[in-house]
Amino acid sequence: MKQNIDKLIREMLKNAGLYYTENRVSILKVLFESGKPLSEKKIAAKSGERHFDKVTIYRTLESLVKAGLVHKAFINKRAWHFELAHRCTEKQCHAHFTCTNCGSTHCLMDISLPMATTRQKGFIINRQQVHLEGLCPACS
Amino acid sequence: MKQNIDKLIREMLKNAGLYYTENRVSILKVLFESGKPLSEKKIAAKSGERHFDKVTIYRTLESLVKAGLVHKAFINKRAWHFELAHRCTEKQCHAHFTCTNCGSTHCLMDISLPMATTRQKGFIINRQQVHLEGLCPACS
DNA sequence: AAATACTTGCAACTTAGTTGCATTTTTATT
DNA sequence: AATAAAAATGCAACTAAGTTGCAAGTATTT
Repeated sequence: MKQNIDKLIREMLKNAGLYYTENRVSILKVLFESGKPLSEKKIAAKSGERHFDKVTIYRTLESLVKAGLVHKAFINKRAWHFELAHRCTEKQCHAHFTCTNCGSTHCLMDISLPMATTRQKGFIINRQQVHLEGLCPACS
Repeated sequence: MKQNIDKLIREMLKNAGLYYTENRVSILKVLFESGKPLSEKKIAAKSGERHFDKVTIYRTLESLVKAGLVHKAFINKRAWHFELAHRCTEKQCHAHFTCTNCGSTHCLMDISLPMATTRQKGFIINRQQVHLEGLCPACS
């Protein structure tokens, strides 16, 4: 299993035309394992032994976002949060849920809303993101 | 017209149980006139002669949000953006659109998506926000 | 193995937002 | 209208998040 992930990551980076570096591998692994959006701080904390500078992490995330492997998640937090792009479709990310009581965030994979359309002239909609607020299982 | 807004604002504050202060009036006016989400900086810039400290602006915005008169808008910008709550329904804010080319944001009032539902046990959804990306009229 | 292209870390910096406290303003009370 | 109580304001100092420039290191291509 661990080997599979290594192989998969190597493939992902190759296809994206990105160098195979320790930091990129580390970040992708962390994001794979987490399964939900993480901030730079949380990524750093989960990166194990090896310490990476925050500048490096931000720059690496930027390159991964640019390559389409990672998304900047759309959640109401002060710090940016990132997640793997593999559970989103071309035009729609999966929905995110934030608990107004405890502040936890969750990915809700079973929600699918139709794509929005507007009658206002000139707007071309390429991507739709949905955010939900309420009470999580632990708080409801 | 100007007098009407003053009166309206006085009423809004009274109903919300908030003191009628220069800064609150100023911020509400700016938000009324703008019609789209603004950051603290932009609010300060549009406040005319009178200079208000950023701390005051943040605290005032906080009180207005708490009272339900203003919403923290859900858009992908580094700084928080605020807008009047009067064009949102109880469960759904109007949709926001960000142009991936020029970065401008717009409120799209004619979009209405059904409320999301999840089969995952324990999640109570109280509020839904939609964000769209693409090209604005000026860039498309 | 060398050249090139890209990545990394450090220091210093900017921007966004917060906290504590002393002063001033608004509203309620007399 | 005067006063007391409650709340708003401004300032200084601070924290958190993210960025820039540059020198040194590592990955890939030849």
